[in-house]
Amino acid sequence: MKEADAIKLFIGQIPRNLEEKDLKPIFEQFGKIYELTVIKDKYTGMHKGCAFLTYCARESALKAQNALHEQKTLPGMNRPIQVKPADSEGRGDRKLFVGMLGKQLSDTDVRKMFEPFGSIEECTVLRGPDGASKGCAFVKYQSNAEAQAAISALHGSRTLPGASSSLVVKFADTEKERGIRRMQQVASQLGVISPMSLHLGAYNAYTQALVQQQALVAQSAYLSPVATVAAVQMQQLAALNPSSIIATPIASITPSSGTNTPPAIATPVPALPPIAVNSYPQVPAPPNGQSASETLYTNGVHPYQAQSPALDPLQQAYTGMQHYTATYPAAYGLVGQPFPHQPTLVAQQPQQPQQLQQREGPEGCNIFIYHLPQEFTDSEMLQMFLPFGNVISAKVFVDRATNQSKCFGFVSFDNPASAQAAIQSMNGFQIGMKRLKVQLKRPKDANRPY
DNA sequence: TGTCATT
Repeated sequence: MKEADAIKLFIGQIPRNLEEKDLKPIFEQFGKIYELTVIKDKYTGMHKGCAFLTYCARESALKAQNALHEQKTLPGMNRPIQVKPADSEGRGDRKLFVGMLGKQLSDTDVRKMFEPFGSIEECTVLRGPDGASKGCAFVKYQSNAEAQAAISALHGSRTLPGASSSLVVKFADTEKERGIRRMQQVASQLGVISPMSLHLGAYNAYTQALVQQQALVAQSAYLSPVATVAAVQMQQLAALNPSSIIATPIASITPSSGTNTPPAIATPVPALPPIAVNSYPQVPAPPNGQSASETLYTNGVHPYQAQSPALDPLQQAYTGMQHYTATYPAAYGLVGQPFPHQPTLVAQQPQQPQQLQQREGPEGCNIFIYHLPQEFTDSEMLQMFLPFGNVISAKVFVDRATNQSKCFGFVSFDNPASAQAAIQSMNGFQIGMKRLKVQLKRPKDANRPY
């Protein structure tokens, strides 16, 4: 029998002509052997020059390790024998991931912080290619107990200068977890830039811009001038967000709907489908030569400029309209439900854009958006900028204390032309009493004017 | 004017 806390040892640098019976005498001098197995190739049965060894007593293993590891070289070998706990033993997790470090902390700073809890074998701040700290580190203790002590004492215990939330101290990902993490990252990237869903979404937005403006022309006859302006602005906004036709938080921008109001169907939108269908042949020519309805029609926004110029906008309109008329009846069925499912193509995209990494795109691909409506979330901003290209990320900044939007954010595209198209179209876009400010994001090292 | 980051 072996002890409960026995240690399985890995034995390396064994001559390949030595079998279990030959090795046994070498190790038996430190105690009774429970199991000794030469490691062989699963398929060929070939001796791999190493073995696993378990003593009945934990103490025997420690003695053997002390006496032999790196101490003695077996005949025919040019490196000393290895005697150490097998990887499978692990001694429990003892490597920690440390997050929310201030980016100015060095290895030494981190080591000082973790030293009180045990003997540190390794301490490394993670750095990018440019040497800048990523604000996190790995700390490896000699034992699991020490690592555990550090977690208990330090995790969440304080917020370091420059960190956005309290210190994170946890066991580092295992190899397997790292793999999963990588897969998730890849998957989320693919989800966003999937050309099919994106471009369909863009056509849809454009189409709805046309369709809804037509509806408004008809409706404004019944509305007061003030109401008309508000409605136009709402519709322009809605036009950029296909899913908002039914109901999304965007709808809450309308002054008549409180934050808890079941969204949207109370807007003029329900009148749209018949008008949209009937008015299709009357869709005005795109304002290449600025039509009289320019203001109403686009708010200076020409989403289709971001589309392939080779495609006739009317064709695009038609393509999208089929989709539009097909999905709208489904929307009717959802009236009155507080959180209707959104039966648009866009809604079939991954529904959690907040999971996307907030990656900056290349230089010139990142735009800064200011004066966003307070209600705007990442998702709405994403929708708003989808028509201009492949959006890598869309991030509205939120005050961590209050959870309130700071009314600005970033959108990153995968190419500079999309960013320029977005700026051209969306800078000055009016929402309520405010106009969006849309510019290229300032580079980090830009000289601040103030 | 990019806030959670996994050698």
